[in-house]
Amino acid sequence: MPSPLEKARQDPDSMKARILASARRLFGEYGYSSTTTRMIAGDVGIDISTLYYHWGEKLDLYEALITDLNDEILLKFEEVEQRARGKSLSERLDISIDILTDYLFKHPEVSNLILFGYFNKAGTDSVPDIKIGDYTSGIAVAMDLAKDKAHVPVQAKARILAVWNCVLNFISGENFFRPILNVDHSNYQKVVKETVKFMMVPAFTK
Amino acid sequence: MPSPLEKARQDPDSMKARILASARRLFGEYGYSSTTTRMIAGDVGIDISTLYYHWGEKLDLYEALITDLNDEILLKFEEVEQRARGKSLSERLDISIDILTDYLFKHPEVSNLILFGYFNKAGTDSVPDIKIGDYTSGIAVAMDLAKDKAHVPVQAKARILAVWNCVLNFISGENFFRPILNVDHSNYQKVVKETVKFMMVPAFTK
DNA sequence: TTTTTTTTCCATCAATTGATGGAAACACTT
DNA sequence: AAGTGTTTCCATCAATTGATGGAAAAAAAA
Repeated sequence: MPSPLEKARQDPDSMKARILASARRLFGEYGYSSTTTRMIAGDVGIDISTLYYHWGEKLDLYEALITDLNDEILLKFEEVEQRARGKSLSERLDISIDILTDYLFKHPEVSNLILFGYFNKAGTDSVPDIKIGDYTSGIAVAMDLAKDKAHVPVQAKARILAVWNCVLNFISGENFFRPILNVDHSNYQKVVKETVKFMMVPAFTK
Repeated sequence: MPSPLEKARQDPDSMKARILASARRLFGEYGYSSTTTRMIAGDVGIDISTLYYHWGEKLDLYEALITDLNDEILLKFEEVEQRARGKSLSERLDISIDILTDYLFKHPEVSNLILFGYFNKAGTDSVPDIKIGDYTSGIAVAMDLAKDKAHVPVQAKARILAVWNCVLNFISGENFFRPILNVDHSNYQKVVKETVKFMMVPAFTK
């Protein structure tokens, strides 16, 4: 039998799925504590108790959302690995940056949710972490910085994290940075990609 | 006559200053909406109404805090400019990274407060922004990427922002990244510095 | 149609939040 | 000591929050 989360994913028109989608957008926009269950219910167009009927308490909904997001990101990273496999290093870098920045620009709430997670005290929460560690090692192998996931040098991991964080901040902070750079949205995307590629090449080709 | 903020800064033992210090730490740790005025008052060891007597509403306190922080960061950037002036490029890079990362590691709430600011909807808030744009141009001139602050190429600004953001995230997300890199705090600082320097050199020497 | 199950909403609760009025305590001047 | 102004705290308020019980409505089964 399918889990509640799987059920919600299977039928995107189901109430559970609609609530999850709104929750994801709003939690991503305002953070956990600034997003009220009433805001989410209002966004879906339902009463607050309907939300509680489907998802139980607020934290459960948030956990489901993070789990969902984790799987989605993992899938994206697998796509990167697959499409980069066999290509030259410079092509691998290009492909991975293109896929990831396009994905994050298309779903800006993802960057926010990940960044919000950084502030959580470790262990204090029962909320599942975004599994950045796994992704990082995967990318390291895909970029040929390590032979297998278990033996990635700390420097390689740190450089991947640096680039990854850089992308996240550029996307979450677009409203902040775009006036500084004085470009429109489409040019902003271009500048971000250029900048990231520019910094990534020497980091992974030496 | 000194402004309230100046007064608080002049005498760090004054009640206003003590409240400001606690507020800075707590807002930096939990964000604006998750930090209650009762938490701050409790941290100082006073009644909540004493806090209101000195600072008025919560948002005023937060604004004062950000203004204070802005001045402090500006001072740090001026220190960087001053101590980097006349040195060779590689020395300038070393000095600026050392000063900034040491400062941020010593005051981890600063990174958090800046990052929290990224999420604010532009214009929605009356809270004064952290003036990253000014700092960025200043650094660009100090690094000799531009002749004057008014004519900094967009690529140069973007690269400075990238490095700056990278540092912020490494510091705010230490609890998150340190287990991934599997190092202790002191080695973490070392790795962060190394990584940032490693990525900065090619970004500013080409 | 009738019965049963599932879903939705209204009303409400207790706890927490930002905020204030007013009394008490304190400090300072005369 | 008496008077004056400042600072602190207690008690309380209205609004918001997460959460629930139970009635009504809708859907499914009989």
